[in-house]
Amino acid sequence: MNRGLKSLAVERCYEGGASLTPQRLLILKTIGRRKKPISAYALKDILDEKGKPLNIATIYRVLDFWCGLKMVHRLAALNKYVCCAAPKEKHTHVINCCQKCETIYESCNKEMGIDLSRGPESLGLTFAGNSHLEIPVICLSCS
Amino acid sequence: MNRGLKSLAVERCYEGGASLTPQRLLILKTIGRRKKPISAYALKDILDEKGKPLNIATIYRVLDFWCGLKMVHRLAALNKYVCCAAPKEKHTHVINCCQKCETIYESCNKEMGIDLSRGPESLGLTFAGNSHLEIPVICLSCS
DNA sequence: GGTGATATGCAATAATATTGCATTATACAA
DNA sequence: TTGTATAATGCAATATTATTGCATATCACC
Repeated sequence: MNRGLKSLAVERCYEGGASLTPQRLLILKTIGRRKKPISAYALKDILDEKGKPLNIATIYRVLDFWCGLKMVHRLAALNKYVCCAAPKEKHTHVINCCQKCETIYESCNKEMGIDLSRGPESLGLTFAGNSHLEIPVICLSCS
Repeated sequence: MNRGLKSLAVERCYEGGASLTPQRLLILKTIGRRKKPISAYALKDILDEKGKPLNIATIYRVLDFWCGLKMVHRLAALNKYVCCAAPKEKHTHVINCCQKCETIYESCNKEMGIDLSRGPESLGLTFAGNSHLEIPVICLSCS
């Protein structure tokens, strides 16, 4: 799992002409292990405890870096970050987030029955293609 | 327009057993006049300039109050607030927000071709009914 | 008008995020 | 290798967004 994550990370960095630094890999792996999103400062605490402290500015920059490469999603509703569950897919990533327990169920727009080409078009709008969609839900165990 | 906003505000407050205080009305009217979302602190600045200063804690509490009554939407992606364009409608409110100019084009899920009952269900999830949906778009004049 | 419940002001502080600049690491050519 | 340009990171300060506890003021209702 993490092996795959790393090789994909290598690939993405190569494509983007960027370096896969130790800090970037550390953060990606740390987030990748979790099912629930994590805040930048909580991530900092975890790394501190691990004895691998990173500066908060670095953490924000690295998170931003991975978001740019579509390896991580920033969840606006929570100000938290989660690893992309299907980083190879080019569909619109739909992040279903349980409002109670914050567990993330990532899906794709088609599977969710959401067509983002037509709807916005009817209003003279275009879906911002490089974005994901966040949908507030209640999951089975919380309902 | 603002007359309608006020009478609806009266109605909503009555239904909720809450008071329509001067501060609440002031904030609702101030936001209602704008097409673009505004941050809590920007709202504070405007009220200060108007000679009607409110405390920032009050502003957050009032914004929260109106969000609870579905008169205002909080846009998570921007940390800003906008008046609901169709506060009487019980559909899922879809907030199309231009990524460049931040103009809001509010719509409803059906008009957007989005069915939020089926998609989440297929994953064992339920759409959190009291929420709105934020969709990142590029508007006509920005594209 | 008096009274209990609710809203607001105030001050402090928490939580989230960004910036400029010095230092360090990295890629890559010589 | 070593040197060098580029990019990443650390550090410190600060900006931005949001919340809390408690005192005071306002409101709804009797």
